[in-house]
Amino acid sequence: MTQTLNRRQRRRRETIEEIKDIARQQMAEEGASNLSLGAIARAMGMTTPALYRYFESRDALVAALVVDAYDSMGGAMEQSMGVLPQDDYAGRFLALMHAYRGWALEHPAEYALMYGTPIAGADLSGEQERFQRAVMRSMRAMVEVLHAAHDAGRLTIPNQYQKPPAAVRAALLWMQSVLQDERAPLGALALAFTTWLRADGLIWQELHGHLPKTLFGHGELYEMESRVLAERLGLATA
Amino acid sequence: MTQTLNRRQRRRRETIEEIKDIARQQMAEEGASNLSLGAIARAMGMTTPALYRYFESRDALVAALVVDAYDSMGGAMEQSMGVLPQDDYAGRFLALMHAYRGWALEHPAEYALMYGTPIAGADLSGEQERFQRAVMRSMRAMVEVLHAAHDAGRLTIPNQYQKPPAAVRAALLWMQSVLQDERAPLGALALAFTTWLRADGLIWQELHGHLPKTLFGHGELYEMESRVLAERLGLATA
DNA sequence: TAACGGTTATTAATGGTATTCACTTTTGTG
DNA sequence: CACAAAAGTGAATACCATTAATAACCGTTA
Repeated sequence: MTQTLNRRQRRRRETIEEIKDIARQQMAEEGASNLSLGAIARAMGMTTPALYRYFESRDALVAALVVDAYDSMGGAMEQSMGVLPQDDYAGRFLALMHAYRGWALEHPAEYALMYGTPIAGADLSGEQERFQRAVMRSMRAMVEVLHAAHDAGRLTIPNQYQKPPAAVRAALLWMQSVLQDERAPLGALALAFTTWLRADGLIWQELHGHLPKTLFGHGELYEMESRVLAERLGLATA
Repeated sequence: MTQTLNRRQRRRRETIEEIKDIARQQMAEEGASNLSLGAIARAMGMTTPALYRYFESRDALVAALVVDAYDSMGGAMEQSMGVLPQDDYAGRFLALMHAYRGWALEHPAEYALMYGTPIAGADLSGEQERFQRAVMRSMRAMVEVLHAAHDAGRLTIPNQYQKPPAAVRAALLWMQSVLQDERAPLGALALAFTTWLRADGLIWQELHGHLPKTLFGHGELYEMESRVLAERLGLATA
């Protein structure tokens, strides 16, 4: 009887995955904001209301896609460090930065979902915590690299980060607990965070900004900036 | 007879402004993505199709709002430096950074319009140049400050910025010409640009990101980061 | 003053969207 | 085989942007 339940649940899960896959494909072609339940249903050979058996609403589907996207990105970043030795901090950092932009360029629609304007009236009050955990998961690799570099005495933490305001300090402690890495120094956490935000701004403008794309070259500006950051973090060897 | 034409044109312009004002108000209440022509028309006591006398389409209205937003933001930034002496580079820089975030917090919907996901299927091929000029206009103040600091020998330009890749260099020259500031050093332009992007990433995440807002304090994180930037730029006096 | 011309607004219609509800079909199992 | 739960359908509601044909208005000019 668990067998039968499992059978149905498996089919159900497959359908859910199919919906999300088609949604992703649809977004890649038409843009994230043009995601339409009707189009998805049509592509699956079913009628629109049937989708509501699997997702409470369009927003619920989008929320699921967002969480998936963070996980996918986080996975890509962890993989990116690959065979690089543990103590090649600069190498690992640059690999992460590179992977970040790479993933964003490969999945522009999903990236827009994560960092773009919250879709329509998406009331995600209930999802917020899920999102927060997903974001932190995607930042884990960056934190680990800076943490390791710090322990090896290879991380330069700006003065201002040494004594952060109370509010910021509390938030960094929250990050510690979510990451379950209680020994991560707050300075390293803060640096990981702000570094991630900087990469974010650059990539976002490259993908969706109102400036000529030539400004960003084919990633040259991003690479340049990454190297500046590596140097400022104290990671760069040369 | 010019009188009559002017009279009509004036009324027309008033109506256009009224539409945009209500649209802004509407966005502030319902979010940028929920902007609806029907709602605007209703608030104005007219029917929806009448709006098409003033804007070719919903996207055209949005485009106008975007350009207006850049101008408004640029104005706020220029004002922010106010009475600060020309040679107080750090002070002027911090004022600019502060004004940037301040404007964004006061006009979250318009900020979303500028930096968020391009609205729906907005085909802005024709508007691109208009946008680009608007963006550059909003960056002018930052460029001027860094330019002045540079001339006074108070700007630290990272090695990597000294010899940018060809593509980036070409783009910087484009920026020079759009700003009509041919003597602005390329390094200062690049720094203004990347600094702006960094502020952008931070503010965006604070406003629309999926992380707990406490992470950003009441601007404490931003202030902290601004001071780090000022120091790294070589502007900070203390 | 009366008629004309252009601007502005309206009504009606088209095709798109998400969502809800009542109903039917399918499906897996006891 | 027959039953119950799950899955899917069709029709209806309420929005949305956009277009076309039509009516009202308004300033000027004959």
